Amino acid sequence: MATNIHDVAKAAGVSVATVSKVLNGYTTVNANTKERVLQIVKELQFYPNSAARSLVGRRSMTIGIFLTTGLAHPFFTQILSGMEQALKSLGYDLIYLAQMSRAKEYSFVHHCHSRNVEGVVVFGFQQEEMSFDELIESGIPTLFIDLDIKKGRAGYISSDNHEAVERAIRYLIDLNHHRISFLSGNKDSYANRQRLEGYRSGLAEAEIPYREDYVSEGDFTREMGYQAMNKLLALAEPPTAVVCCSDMSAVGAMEAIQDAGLSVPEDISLIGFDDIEIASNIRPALTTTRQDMITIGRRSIELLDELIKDKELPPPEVIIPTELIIRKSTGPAKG
Amino acid sequence: MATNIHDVAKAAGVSVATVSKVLNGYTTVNANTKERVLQIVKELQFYPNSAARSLVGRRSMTIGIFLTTGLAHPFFTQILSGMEQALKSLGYDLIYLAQMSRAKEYSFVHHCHSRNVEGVVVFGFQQEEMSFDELIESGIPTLFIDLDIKKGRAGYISSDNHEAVERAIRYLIDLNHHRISFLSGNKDSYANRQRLEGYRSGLAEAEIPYREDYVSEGDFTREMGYQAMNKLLALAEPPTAVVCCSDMSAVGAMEAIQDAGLSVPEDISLIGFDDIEIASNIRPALTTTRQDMITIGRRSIELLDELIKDKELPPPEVIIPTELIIRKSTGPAKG
DNA sequence: TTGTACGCGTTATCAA
DNA sequence: TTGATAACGCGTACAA
Repeated sequence: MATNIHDVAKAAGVSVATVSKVLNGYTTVNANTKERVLQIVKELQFYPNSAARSLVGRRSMTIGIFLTTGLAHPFFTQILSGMEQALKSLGYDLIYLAQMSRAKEYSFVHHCHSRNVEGVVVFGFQQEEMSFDELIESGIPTLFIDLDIKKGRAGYISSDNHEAVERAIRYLIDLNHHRISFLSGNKDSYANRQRLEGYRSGLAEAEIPYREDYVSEGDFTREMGYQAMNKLLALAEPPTAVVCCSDMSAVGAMEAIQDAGLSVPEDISLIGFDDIEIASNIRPALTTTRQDMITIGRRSIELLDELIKDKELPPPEVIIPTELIIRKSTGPAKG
Repeated sequence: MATNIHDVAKAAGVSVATVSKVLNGYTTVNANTKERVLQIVKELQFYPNSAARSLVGRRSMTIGIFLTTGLAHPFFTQILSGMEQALKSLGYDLIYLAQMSRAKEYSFVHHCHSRNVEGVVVFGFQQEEMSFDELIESGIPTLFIDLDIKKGRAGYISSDNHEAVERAIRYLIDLNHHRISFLSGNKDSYANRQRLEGYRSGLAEAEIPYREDYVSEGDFTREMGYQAMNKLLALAEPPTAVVCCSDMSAVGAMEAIQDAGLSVPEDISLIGFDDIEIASNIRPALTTTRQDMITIGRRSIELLDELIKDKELPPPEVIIPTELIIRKSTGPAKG
């Protein structure tokens, strides 16, 4: 059906071995024959069968993608779009392995082997609940996004969450805020731990003592933001500024503030995280931290490629800078 | 490295042929041997190599995905999430073929053949600018989303855009509106053509004459909505209700209305399309049409699967119902 | 009911 | 510089 290497060999009047050599860039082939073969390849529109290729142990040019939380990642499309750029230029195709839920004994690692996947990118936001031991021990080159796993042939890439929150704190302190709260996301997540540390070191830098009651647990949702903010408002000495772990929780917090008859930023300054669409649409528009997910996506593939090509490469550990987008939800502290 | 069929055969004390038969559900194998083989397969965690499988002409269980507009489709994740369900239960993996932009002679069809892709799903919103002739003529089972191509082994699935707008018009007429405008999206797109027809037939049903100046050209953006609305407001007899082709353009229209010192829905009723997040967050919350993209995604794979399995199957043509979500941007006509 | 042996399309080895 | 041929892992006639 589709033309194969034999068709090309016949048409060019050479052996299949020669065609293969031309296609794989061997230098041990005459310039004229090479040109003739290339000509025929173009004429016949010959594309080598990748199944046969990977069967003989050559590269499959396939990268797998593993989503820990289905498609629910807020930046899924951005990450993918960044990945796309690198996939193109490096020549990989991306395969999404549908996990067989029925089979109790399903193994993602075996699925990868069965598909001759050369490397895997992993992301999602519930990573802490999963075990990646099998994947890491399998030795398949793996790149985690937003999860600090660095072991064997597995490395990671992430935004600079620490610096992001530290910078937000610094900005608020410049606005004369001293009572600054941190509205935390899922406790165990790597990103959140880093952000919490950024909060602490931001305060420490200005010699503001850390107050337990100014840090609220939670998740990344709007409802959580609403409730957490209400608790903060009930304190004897409520904060004058709040740094939230997501834009959605900041939106919830804003609603709580407004429902309490207060206003943003006059009474309380609010900073979000993510810069999703709603951040610029809400009134007042939300000051927030923007992550460069396009770059994270692109670099994740590039790093994975390096990991695949160099078996001895120590696993990468890459932190991407973020940006503070200043809008209308932050202002000078009262008084 | 990974265990292969020979390892299993040896361990089970049978030939590779027997193992293969067991794995492929042949009935011509003794119940006991079958059980023994299955046991070993589980113990050894044997997963057949898919490259070898597809090489011998058996199924590759791979479906390709083609995005006409990169990842920019507003419902990309929803469609994908619907697709995921069907992929799982049918056992397919999904491959995203990185299109080699550099190669002038790049052919998506050949890329598919080279990867032994069994079928392709196509979606995006700039379809009108592309040519799918090669894909359709290749005979690869293809399923288009939101594009009415039905030819050879290519069919399509789409929301019921016609009925959606007709229903919106009917709803506005029930609210006593007579001057109803349609804020059109990209003229050539299939979805938009259907919506325009729905607009016409909705008016015709109520015997309201079609007015050229009530239909504005445009795209799906917020800016366009703003400008188009301004033109409508400048008419001698402006509409009392506007049906928009997207929520974003409705948001733009709302801004134009408010900037003109008028209010929604008191002066003008507004209906969007899509029900994206902003629709429920904006004030007043937007009445809009919700598309069931999860179902569209799931069905697209199911239909493709049928197309793959039955070479004689006439190409499917499936329309999925939509839902009108009534919020606060619509109200009775003035006076 | 089971096993032998060939072929799928490609790459790599080795001889010419 | 080129070509014949043995792998790669699997499915399937066909023979036993």
